[in-house]
Amino acid sequence: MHENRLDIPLILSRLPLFQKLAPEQLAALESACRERRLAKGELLVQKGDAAKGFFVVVFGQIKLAFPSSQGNEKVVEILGPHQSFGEAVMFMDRPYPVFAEGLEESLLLHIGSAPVFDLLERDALFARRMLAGLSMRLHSLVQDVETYSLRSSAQRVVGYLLQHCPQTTGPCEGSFDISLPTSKQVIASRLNLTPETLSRIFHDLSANGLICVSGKQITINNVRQLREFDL
Amino acid sequence: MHENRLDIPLILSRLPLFQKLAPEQLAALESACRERRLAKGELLVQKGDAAKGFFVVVFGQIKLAFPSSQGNEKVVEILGPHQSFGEAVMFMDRPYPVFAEGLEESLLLHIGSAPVFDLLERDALFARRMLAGLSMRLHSLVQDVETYSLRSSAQRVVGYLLQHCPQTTGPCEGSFDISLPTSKQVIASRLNLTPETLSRIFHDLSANGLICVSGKQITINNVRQLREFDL
DNA sequence: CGTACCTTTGATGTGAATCAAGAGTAGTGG
DNA sequence: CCACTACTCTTGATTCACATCAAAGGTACG
Repeated sequence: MHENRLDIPLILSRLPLFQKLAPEQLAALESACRERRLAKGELLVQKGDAAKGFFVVVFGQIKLAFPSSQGNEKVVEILGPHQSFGEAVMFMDRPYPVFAEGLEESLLLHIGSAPVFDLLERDALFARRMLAGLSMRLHSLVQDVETYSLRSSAQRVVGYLLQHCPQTTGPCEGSFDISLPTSKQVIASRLNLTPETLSRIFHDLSANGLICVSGKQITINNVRQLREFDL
Repeated sequence: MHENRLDIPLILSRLPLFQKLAPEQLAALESACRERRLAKGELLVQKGDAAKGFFVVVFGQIKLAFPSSQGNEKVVEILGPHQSFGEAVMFMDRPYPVFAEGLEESLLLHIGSAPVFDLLERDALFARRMLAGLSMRLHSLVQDVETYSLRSSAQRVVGYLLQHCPQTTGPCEGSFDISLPTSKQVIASRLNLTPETLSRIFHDLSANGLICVSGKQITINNVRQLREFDL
């Protein structure tokens, strides 16, 4: 379903981080890349592993999560194509604080730290992009902390749905279709909920006519109404 | 109680971020610095403000927090001398996601973004330090998310106390004295607790002989025992 | 020394987790 | 194509950790 031979420079050049790099810079990166195929359920990194580079998702889906004593786990992030992770651990002498596991058959690129440091040395624009990337990551984590701390479970679900609307800017009041990127239990964990609670919230929202749920397909009947939803 | 005239280059050179800079680089930064005094309870930045630089705490104490509809707020971070904030917003075109307020009479330096970008352009080591700094910030936020999601209130308090032990490495079993950096209600909010709950947890830990509380002074009687505390 | 705010303590309430069955739904192999 | 297993998802009953409400000390400070 995917070409066997990868055009790595092309993939790299499509990433925001690596845009506008000279061909020879891309070539240097390419030589430090390793392809990594990952089966569904396969572990990519353990919590505690050392990082000697970072990962880019080419296709598939990866979850980052904390393990927990009682077998349950807390999903921190669900990553799709063109997203990357592990940059921060690469810049510190710290082990991975989370583990990474394939949610489906996936392909990743691992980019060794040496050429990244080399690029940083030579290319100030690249450094700026890297800083911007980490800053965005920081920002969304801060948002998560806000969400977990001051919003109810239903508000978190609503927020999640609205975030996954194609466009929620402006006074758009129409209806939108969303396809959940993965199983409801994983999404529940991402939202710090049990699957049971998520199911009940979907049920309530449906009962109020705000959404329609059919498997992974969710229709938001009225975006504005949903946005004004505050228990 | 503090000297009126500040030796800004000295202050800057003591920050991890700015170590090993050449005198002329420090001078460039100095010219972009503005001193900012802040009274207790005074607002430094509103949530939503734009950032045109970042802040360094020289002395005093600052809290970063989210406002909330019902007057209550969620404290994200308590900053003391030599700590900085606002770097991430500076690298993005985003407003502050939190507000900043003085917890006591404080002095800060505001460092304009222009010379920082300039330094990034010229000094790869500086860029590395900046990246390392943001990475550390990211890491501790991830830790916070872990703490909020999978640890009970008592475990969060215990974790906080242990983090504030002088040294918790090795098999040290001795007792330690901690002085809480600010009021219990602010610490409660930082730990995502109500003041009532924090008070009760301190009470319980005292009743079990694990700690002694006297105002802001807390004695940990047995570090190992406290660390093994899991409700 | 009084006002304003922290902190403690107790009684009560509640949001979401947990426990416990079912009801889809999906892959597997005969 | 159908049974068989294994999940994932839903639904209901119950529990529990923590918040909320209320009121009484403490403590700091003008």
